[in-house]
Amino acid sequence: MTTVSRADIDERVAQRLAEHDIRYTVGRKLTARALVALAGPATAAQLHDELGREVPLSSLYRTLSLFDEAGINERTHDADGVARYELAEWLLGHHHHLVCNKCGEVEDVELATEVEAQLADIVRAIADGSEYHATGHRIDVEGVCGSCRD
Amino acid sequence: MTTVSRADIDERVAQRLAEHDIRYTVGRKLTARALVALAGPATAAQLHDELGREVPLSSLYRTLSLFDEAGINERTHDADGVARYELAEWLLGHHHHLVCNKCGEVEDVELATEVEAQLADIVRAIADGSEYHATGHRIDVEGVCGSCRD
DNA sequence: ACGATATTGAGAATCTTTCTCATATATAGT
DNA sequence: ACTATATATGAGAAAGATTCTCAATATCGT
Repeated sequence: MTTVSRADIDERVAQRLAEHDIRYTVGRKLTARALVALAGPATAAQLHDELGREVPLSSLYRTLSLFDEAGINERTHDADGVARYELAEWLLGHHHHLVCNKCGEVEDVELATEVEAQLADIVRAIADGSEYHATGHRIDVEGVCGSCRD
Repeated sequence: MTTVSRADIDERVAQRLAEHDIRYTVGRKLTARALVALAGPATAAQLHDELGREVPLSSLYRTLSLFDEAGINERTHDADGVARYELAEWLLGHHHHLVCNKCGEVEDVELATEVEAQLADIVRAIADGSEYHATGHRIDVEGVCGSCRD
């Protein structure tokens, strides 16, 4: 299990930004912290709320795409097509997602290494039969989350 | 390998719509054909073009969400958050996607049954360790497609 | 053919995300 | 610390995709 300490991440994000000659300003620090706090792919609106709506949406979006370019976060889209932002795997560890079909929330899961190895084999098998040069994979398990089953 | 004949699909779509008391009108037939023709998750714009821009976008979108509700197609979103529509698996057969990270195009792949079985085990393993009641899974292999490697 | 019901098309409205630009802030050199 | 320069911010405008509205049309059963 990867340990995610806020201080740790702060430091690693700071370093990565420095490598890209990008300043780690107050607003960017707050945004990084919100990403840690929300644990799991979060929408811009959720991050905005988490930040007490103090960081304007335009700045938030700018920071998020900056983080994207620097490889600090990864952007996906939920079933409604709304963007969700999550810290990249080199910060959080490789993982997959459990997606609730009712409320749309997404939870992270890590797999045992031997399961992950099987998976890698399968992905290789998929790519081998095609023209594609595979660089990664993404597995979402869809279902209904605990809260939505009540 | 599932055979996808246009006539076949037309007939099955007609039946499914009838069950839902929804008429299979000209515009809807054209839309279903465009979905068959484009083979792979297509954007509304691509479908619109495929139809020679004769079917207005508002009607197209309406038909697509109607098909969604009737379980005729499935909506996903590409890396840019743009919706992509594809015929459902009971029409096309169970399959997965190869996604090109450069041009964004998506290609369908079917897996050998024993690979698919392994996969099912893994998905079960993922869900078992959680509060989720799993209902499906989704695997995308990300890479660079043939055309984009040139 | 008639009346009731469902569907269509055109444009307006909505929502998320990106862009613009004037203002403010940080940095490096002196 | 001061200035010059580059970088970052905030507010609102703009863009793009999708959904909504409503009057006009087409379809179905009788």
